[in-house]
Parts: sequence; structure tokens; C-alpha cells
Amino acid sequence: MHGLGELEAAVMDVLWRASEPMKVRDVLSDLDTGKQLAYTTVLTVLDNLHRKGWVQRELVGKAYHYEPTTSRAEAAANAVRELVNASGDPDGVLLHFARSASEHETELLRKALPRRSRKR
Amino acid sequence: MHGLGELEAAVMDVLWRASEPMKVRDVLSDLDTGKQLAYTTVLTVLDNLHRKGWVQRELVGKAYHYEPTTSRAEAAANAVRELVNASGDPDGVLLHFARSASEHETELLRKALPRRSRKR
DNA sequence: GACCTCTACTAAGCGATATAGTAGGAGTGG
DNA sequence: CCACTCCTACTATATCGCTTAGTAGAGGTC
Repeated sequence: MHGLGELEAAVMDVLWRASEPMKVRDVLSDLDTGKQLAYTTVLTVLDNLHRKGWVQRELVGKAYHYEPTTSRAEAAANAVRELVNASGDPDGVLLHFARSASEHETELLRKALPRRSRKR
Repeated sequence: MHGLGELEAAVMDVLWRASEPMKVRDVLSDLDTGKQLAYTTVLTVLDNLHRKGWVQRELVGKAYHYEPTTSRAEAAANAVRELVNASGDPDGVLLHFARSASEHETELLRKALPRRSRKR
């Protein structure tokens, strides 16, 4: 997705789909890339994601339970914000995006945009 | 930014800043990475960007003039759209984003969003 | 104590980007 | 016309992050 590799993204996807923290083995069995990966591969990926702050983990018994630190939508929204801010022309980006918005998106945005001044 | 390396992004930045097509040497001298790069390095990068469709070029005299194929804002807006669509939860992303929008952004979006149905 | 499961450490493989050298074409001043 | 200069195409090495996985050791179980 953003700064994540293919496998990392796939793992995040599994975690996001699940509604609760997962163990390495759970992630491994839910993971559906074309090929069967080794347990340690998934372990390493989860470790990396943890190091990068994408997931948090908790020791339950002897195994870690992993879960995303942010929701899928939040993560993507952050990525969008970053993109917009880093673009060098934030206003232009938003304008372009708004103009190309579908009817559905337009309605969604109109409803969700804060009515009047928010401190943010 | 998106699918581009650091140097590639820096080069695109130079091209976007400039209002007109640039020659390799122009890009090289405008480029401000910490170190002095070789002419051929910039040439290769421009070649790669051309191959990937980020820039177009025109032969003027014996030298090529390079210019971006899309505006900075357009490119970023496309990236945003891609991100949103690929996120797995487009509505959620937009909701999150809208709620976190600054007052300025909110106003901008409200004005730019199409009034009523557009075919897109 | 043998065995199983789990994690930490380590490392090789791979693909894309970064970096730049070399060769050769084409204009220019003398 | 020759040396010089500037340009592009081709090619090659370096580097970096992600992928993939093996090995070792800790802790529990039967």
C-alpha cells in the first residue's frame, strides 16, 4: 500500500480482516498468497511490521498476539493526508481530487466534512 | 512520492517547479540533493522516467527537452485516488479523511465538489 | 528427558533504484 | 578537416529494502 511491501501488505490485510488479535500461526494459515510460506517468514514480517509501528503485540501465554495499531481506513486516510501534504501543492491536489469525485464520493464527503470550524 | 525513488522524485520536483521543458543539464544544475551527481546519472533517471511515462520529451536541436506529462497536482490526485480505491475500504478512508480535514481544506473541498450529478 | 511450539537472530536472494562510465554522433572554431 | 565539446544510448556496478527461511534456544507437555 504505502511504504509496505507486497507480503507486508498481505499480512496487514489479514490482520485487518480479523476482528481480533492473531497469533503468527493464525496469520500464516489465513494468508493467501499463491505459495505456502514458512512459519518463520510470517514471523519475520510481523516482527518488521511491529518494528515499523504498523502492528502492536501482546504476550499471551508463550505466544504473541498481533493486531494492527490503526484501522485500515485510518491508515489509508493518513497515507492520503501525507500524500497531499507532501505533494508540494496540497490545494491543487484536493481540487483535482474533488473535481474527479464520483457522485457517491461527493455525497459521502459533503456529509462527513465538518460543518463549521473545528480546531484542527 | 508513489512508485518513484528518491532521486526520481527529486527530478520530477525540478521539472514541476520549472514552467517549461528542460534539458538534462538544466535539470542537473537545478537539482539540489546533498551531492553533486554526474550528468549521466540525471540522464538515466530522465530516461527511466520517460520509459515509465512520467515525462515526455521533444528533440530540440540535438538535445531533448523534458517535461512532466501531468501536473504535480494531477499526479498526486491520481495517487490519492489509487490509494483510496486500493485501500479495501474506500468509504471509510474518505470518512476518516473528511473528519480530519482542516477548516481550509473543508472549504476548499466544499467549493470544488461537483454540485449535482456528473456522469463520472 | 524427548518432543513440540514459539521467538530471536542471522543471512542469502531478489528486484528496483542510484550512480556513473564508455562509445559514438554531430556541431563548431580554426 | 581536425580537435574539441556536448549530447544520447547502452551497459554495468552498487545499494537498499523486502522476501524468504534456517538455526538455536527457551519453555512447556507427556
